Amino acid sequence: MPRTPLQFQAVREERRALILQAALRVFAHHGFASATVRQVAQEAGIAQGLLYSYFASKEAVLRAIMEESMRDVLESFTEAHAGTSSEAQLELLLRHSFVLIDQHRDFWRLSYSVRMQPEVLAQLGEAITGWITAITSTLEEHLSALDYADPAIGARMLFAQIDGVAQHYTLDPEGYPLARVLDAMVAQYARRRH
Amino acid sequence: MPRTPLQFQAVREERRALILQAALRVFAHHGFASATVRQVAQEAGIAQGLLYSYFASKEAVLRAIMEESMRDVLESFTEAHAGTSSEAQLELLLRHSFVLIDQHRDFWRLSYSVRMQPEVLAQLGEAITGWITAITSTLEEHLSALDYADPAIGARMLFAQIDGVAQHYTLDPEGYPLARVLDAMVAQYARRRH
Amino acid sequence: MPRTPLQFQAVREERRALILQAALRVFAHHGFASATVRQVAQEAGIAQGLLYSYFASKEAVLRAIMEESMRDVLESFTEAHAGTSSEAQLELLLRHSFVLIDQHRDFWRLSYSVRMQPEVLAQLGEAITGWITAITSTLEEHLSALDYADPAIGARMLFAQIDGVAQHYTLDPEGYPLARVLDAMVAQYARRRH
Amino acid sequence: MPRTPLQFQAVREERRALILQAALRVFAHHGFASATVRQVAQEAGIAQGLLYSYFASKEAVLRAIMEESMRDVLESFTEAHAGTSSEAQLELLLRHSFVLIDQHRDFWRLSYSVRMQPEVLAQLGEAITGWITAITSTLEEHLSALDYADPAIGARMLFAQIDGVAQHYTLDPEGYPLARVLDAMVAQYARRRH
DNA sequence: GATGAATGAGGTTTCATTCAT
DNA sequence: AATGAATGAAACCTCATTCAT
Repeated sequence: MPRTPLQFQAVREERRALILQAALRVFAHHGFASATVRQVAQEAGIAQGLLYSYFASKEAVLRAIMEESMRDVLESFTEAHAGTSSEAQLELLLRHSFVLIDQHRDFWRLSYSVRMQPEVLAQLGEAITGWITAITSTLEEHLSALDYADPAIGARMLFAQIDGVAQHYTLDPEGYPLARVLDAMVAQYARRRH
Repeated sequence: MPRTPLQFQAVREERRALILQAALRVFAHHGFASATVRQVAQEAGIAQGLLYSYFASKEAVLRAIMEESMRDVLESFTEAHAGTSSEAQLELLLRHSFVLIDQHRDFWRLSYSVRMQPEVLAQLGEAITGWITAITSTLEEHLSALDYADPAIGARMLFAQIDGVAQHYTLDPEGYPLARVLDAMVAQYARRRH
Repeated sequence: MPRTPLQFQAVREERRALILQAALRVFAHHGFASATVRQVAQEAGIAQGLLYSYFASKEAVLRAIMEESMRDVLESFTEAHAGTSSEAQLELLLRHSFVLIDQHRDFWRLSYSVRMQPEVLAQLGEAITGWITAITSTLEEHLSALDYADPAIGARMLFAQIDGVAQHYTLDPEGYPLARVLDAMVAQYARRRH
Repeated sequence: MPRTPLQFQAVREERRALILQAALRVFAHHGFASATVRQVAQEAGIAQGLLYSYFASKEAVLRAIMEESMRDVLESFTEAHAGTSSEAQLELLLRHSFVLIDQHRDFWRLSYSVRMQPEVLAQLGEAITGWITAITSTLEEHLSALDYADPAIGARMLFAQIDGVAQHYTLDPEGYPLARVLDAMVAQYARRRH
């Protein structure tokens, strides 16, 4: 019996997600420019040609990955910490950030290796800028609620530190003393007495 | 009458430096994998083939850039701040770091886009790891001299923050409030009362 | 509806054979090193890139040609003359050899121009040596059965002569008195009275 | 004190010979097409550019090598055996042939790898054909004097055998039983009773 | 939809030859 | 004359994308 249109759509969406996951793995480990469509298709277990029935181009795959990953991370980052801000909340947010980073390690790898390239950014630039702004704003709100003298600058610093730690950790997941660094960050930002 | 070996050597060194500078610009802005040897040669104002009389491959050019830039930065970073450590010294070191970052902006761009890719790292990995360790050690010594409770972790945090700020600044040199962030960092690390 | 794996395989085998034939022609007439992949692709009527979906490199094409041609020739050479050895058999073998040479003229050309180059031999050396040994052995068995005084040396001489004649004939197929030379060889080796 | 024109010429001729020897070695071992002008210059101990003041092109070097080597070999081959022909003479000629082959091993290598390629032959074809004819004629005269039934065909066979043995020997100088094969050839051609 | 063969533009690299000194 | 840097055409090879089935 033939599948219903609904089933079709479900299959398509599932496969689309499969391709994106495969592409994320491949792009993250080889770099977007060096990775080949063949590798992605192979990792996804489909034929090369089929990929083009889901995405217009290799670059379109990258765009989809970045947009969806950024959306996921941002949602997870903001939703989880809506409501009132307290030092306990900020600590939760910090600790949760690194859970996110761990869960989306490939995304971070890819993101770091991609975001410096204007060519790629041309298509993604706005999305990334907006994403950074949104994260910074969230941090700023928290710091603001905690009576920081200059929450805007504080948010920049905090984000820079999160980003830096995430990057150093991504470079060497085994060797990096993440837990202790995280504790120190919590101590500095979320348990300070002003 | 032919040129003397000395003359030849002088020409070669000049050209070599020229190529490296051109390659750094091109790699930094297009990404190593996307950049073409043609672009590098054009930027350097030479024929494509000549590049291969100076470097064995495109990758060898990258290696030379990274090694020499890392050496430059590290020398500049450590030598300038040898001797006794004081809070004033640490402030100098922080401020000087960002002068370095500004002077080697292309190197940072390239470095950020390259260091996540194992393929590239295979050849460079050790050099980069050593470089990071050296920088972290320098910071640690300073913090240690300033009686930090946990200088090792503090150095990680400080370096992460420098790296993060540098990266965000590199992404948007015009819009980033570098001066104020830097002041805040100085206030936090170099003027604190314990 | 897609082709079945079997259909794909059939197409691939056909194409592979087509490429090998084209490459043999081109390599034989221009020499392996001077021949270009473009020429081979053109001769085969395919795009350059496709060749690399069948063979890993230009050199791999050469290896495939040599291995398959040597196998063909050897099979044809030995199988046809299994069983008892008589002078009539040796005559058949000699005459058949030159039929083989005629049928595989391009292979002989290529073989002669290639087998002196250590670079190429590095990959093929063993195969060629084994091939020569196998041919010499076959000849030796025949001579041995015919009560030659020193069949090993006789085989060397006979093979050298076959090889030499084949080569001179290949150099000038029109002008060479092949039939008469062949008759003389038959007279000398296969109809002698001891 | 400046050199006299005569000294100049002597130097030039010496150097020319030096280049040819170097080129012969390089061409013989890498094949003409694969060998590079740089390799030749290096082997000769001169700068690349200087080679072009002695020869118009890489191909001109090959032509000079081939012409001079063929001339050398032919002279040595014919002059040494002028005069009356006897079986002892033919034996001498055969034995001397292989001394020549040993002395000019690189030339034979090169010659075998080059003579199948029409591109190269276009310039050399006539010279080679003439050379082969001259050798064959010499052999023919000897056989004729020894009352061979068909000296023309006999000469072809003998030359083919010499050529074949030379080639197999060149392929594996260590392992080839040259002395015994040579003895057998002498026995067959130069000591036979009709 | 699904396959993987096929295309062809363009990438890296080599190298005979020329040129400036 | 002599050097070796410099050129640029062309080689081999890769790969995003299209196509026939």
